Amino acid sequence: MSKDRPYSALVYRLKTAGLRPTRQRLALAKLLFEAPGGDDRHITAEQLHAEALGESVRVSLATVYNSLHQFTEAGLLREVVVEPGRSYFDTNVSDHHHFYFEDSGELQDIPGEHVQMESLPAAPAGTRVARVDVIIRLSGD
Amino acid sequence: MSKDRPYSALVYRLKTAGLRPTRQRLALAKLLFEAPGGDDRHITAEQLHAEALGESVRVSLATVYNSLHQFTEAGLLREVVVEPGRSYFDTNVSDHHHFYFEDSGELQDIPGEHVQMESLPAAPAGTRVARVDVIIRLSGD
DNA sequence: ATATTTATTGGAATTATTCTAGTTCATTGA
DNA sequence: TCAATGAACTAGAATAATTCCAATAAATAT
Repeated sequence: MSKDRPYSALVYRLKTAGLRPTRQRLALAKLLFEAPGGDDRHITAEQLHAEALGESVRVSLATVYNSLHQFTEAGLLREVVVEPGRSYFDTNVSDHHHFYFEDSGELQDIPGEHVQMESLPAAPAGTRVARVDVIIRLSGD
Repeated sequence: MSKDRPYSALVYRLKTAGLRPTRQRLALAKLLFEAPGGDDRHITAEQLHAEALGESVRVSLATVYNSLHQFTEAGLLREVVVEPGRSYFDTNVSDHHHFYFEDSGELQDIPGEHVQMESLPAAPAGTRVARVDVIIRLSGD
């Protein structure tokens, strides 16, 4: 984590997650987690791919999809499905919910404390709660 | 609504919603709302299309999509997006939430009283809450 | 009854995503 | 250090869900 090895924190993060720190995964992780606002980004696979190309990081779209899913499995990202055919990846994996602006397609975090569930129903036998998604959909006045 | 005009309730329902009661829309509405469990069905466009064909109702897939969206706009259906590329239409439009079984892809209603939100955050200025989706995602034990 | 508007249709187009098979890379242990 | 090995990357093809399109048909209004 010293200054002269700028990637070592990310390397550690990936290794801990059981993922080889390849050039592509490191570059994508850097874009995801170390961009301004990296603890609260909402990005699609296409957007991340475009961003990578813009920074001259050569990575294929297939790898972007693979990496996003691997990061999600590893708990580094959270997937939020807002529309058929539109799925965001959120760098904030803490317990929180979302505003979705239907007009612009933008997704925004709502801090966890602001929405509380009362009496969550028990998961049916043989199942466990993988996650709870709350999306508050907003449209123009 | 008399017995000898079996479609008149549906005709009325469509007209009230501002939709012409065409042959296709009536047939689809019948499949959706008058099937056993018609007040609590979760169905995809492809499934409804297959069901229609199975009952020898000739209707194109494009019309099924159009009708589902029109019904949704009119408040007769509610759309629930569970995965990128998988969207259900729910015949229960009352205030309630869902269990989603990730393994089987099945969607199930949770009666409204069983989940209560405490302190919903206010909608940002210039917007209104179009709807609130709560999906409790379940996976195998 | 006819004109006008709206809906339906099959098929092509689009969009997001996943798959495939060949190539390149990261790791390991000699 | 260097080859061997398994994992990851790639471009492009394949798939899946959905939307678009222009021609035809049906429903309503005159």
